[in-house]
Amino acid sequence: MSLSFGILGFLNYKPMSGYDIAKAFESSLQFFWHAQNSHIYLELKKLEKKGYICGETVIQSDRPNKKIFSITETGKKGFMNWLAEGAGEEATQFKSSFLMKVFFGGNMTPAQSTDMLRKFKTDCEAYIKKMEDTPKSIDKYGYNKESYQTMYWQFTVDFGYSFIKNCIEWAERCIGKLENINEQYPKEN
Amino acid sequence: MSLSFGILGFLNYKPMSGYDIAKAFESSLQFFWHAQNSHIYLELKKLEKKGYICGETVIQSDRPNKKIFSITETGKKGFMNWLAEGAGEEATQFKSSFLMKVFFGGNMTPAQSTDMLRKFKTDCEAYIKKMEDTPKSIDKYGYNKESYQTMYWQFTVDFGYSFIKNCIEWAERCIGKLENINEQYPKEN
DNA sequence: AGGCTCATGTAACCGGTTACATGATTAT
DNA sequence: ATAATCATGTAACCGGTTACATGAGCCT
Repeated sequence: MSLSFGILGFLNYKPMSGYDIAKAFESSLQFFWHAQNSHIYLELKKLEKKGYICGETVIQSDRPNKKIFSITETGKKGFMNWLAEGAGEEATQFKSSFLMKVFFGGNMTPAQSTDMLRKFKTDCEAYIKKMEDTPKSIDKYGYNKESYQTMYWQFTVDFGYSFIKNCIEWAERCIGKLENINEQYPKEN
Repeated sequence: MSLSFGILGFLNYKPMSGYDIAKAFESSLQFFWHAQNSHIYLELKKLEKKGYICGETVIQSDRPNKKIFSITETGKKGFMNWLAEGAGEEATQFKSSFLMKVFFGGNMTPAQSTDMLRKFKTDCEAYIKKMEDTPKSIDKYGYNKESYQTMYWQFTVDFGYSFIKNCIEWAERCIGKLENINEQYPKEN
């Protein structure tokens, strides 16, 4: 469902091929909506069937042929309606199997759970680095760069940063508490 | 996948019926893993088939009969292995269709996107209230309350709080920036 | 020769959601 | 009466993942 709106959103900027869309996802939406390229092609077919987009094959001599998709008026309406729906309840929902593991952490040894949290922290730090490398490639796509469009992209980047920083601080607090306990009851470890 | 480990985790504390498990989810894991009761019953069947749990029907005179499930040794092993895997890459992944809407916010009027962010903020505040009411019911279940088990529950609660607070602060920042722009270009609104 | 980028798909599977279906007992 | 709690399921669907499959052209 959401993937199709992501595709529509990109095609609303300009016509693109499935390959282009996959690239666009990778350098932006990826951080909060991962898209498999196989899934993108499937969704493009569905959207075409629905009349939301239409595709046109472009013959290329130097590269493999490609199919360029454009958004239709119906597609635009569908996309705008989705936007107009605004924030749903799912927005506050944070689904995480990792937190489920933390929840059941009492079944691990303190050493095990501390390791898990440390690994999580390291992963978060790696994630920040990955994010830092990405804005440059967003610029590369630069649809309507002049407009206030980019401000919204910045909002999502800002969210990502503060989310990850928050994760790191949380992990540090947890590790700290676990270390305290190990000092108090060294034999339990 | 994760649901089944959530079920195993609860049954690892003590034998329970499907109904009990559903209640347990509602008052704890719910905040980062929502479980439909229909899904729980399906998963219980699968786990039984797999030999991870075994069920026994209990005939009740005052209430409808129920089926109490216990975790087997195989089930315990499976659960412990899952825990031992530690934090995966998915832990840092934050999937959100709401952020996708924000990303495409440039297609809305500033008034529309401001409303969306304000709604999000209100939803977050409501979520905090919901969380504040829940710890009491976690106590009600109180498996191994004496042990350091509860510390891990507290970790997840802590995560939830700081996550939502972070969301609220982010939304305020965004709203502030949008209001600035409206002041600069009042006719665009 | 080997690896990268460009380019597009199919098939099987699976976790999870939605809707539907039933029915007893207890408390107000 | 009627609402709430206790109690368990089935069937259809669907969004998304994983694995598989192919192949041209470019750069080193």
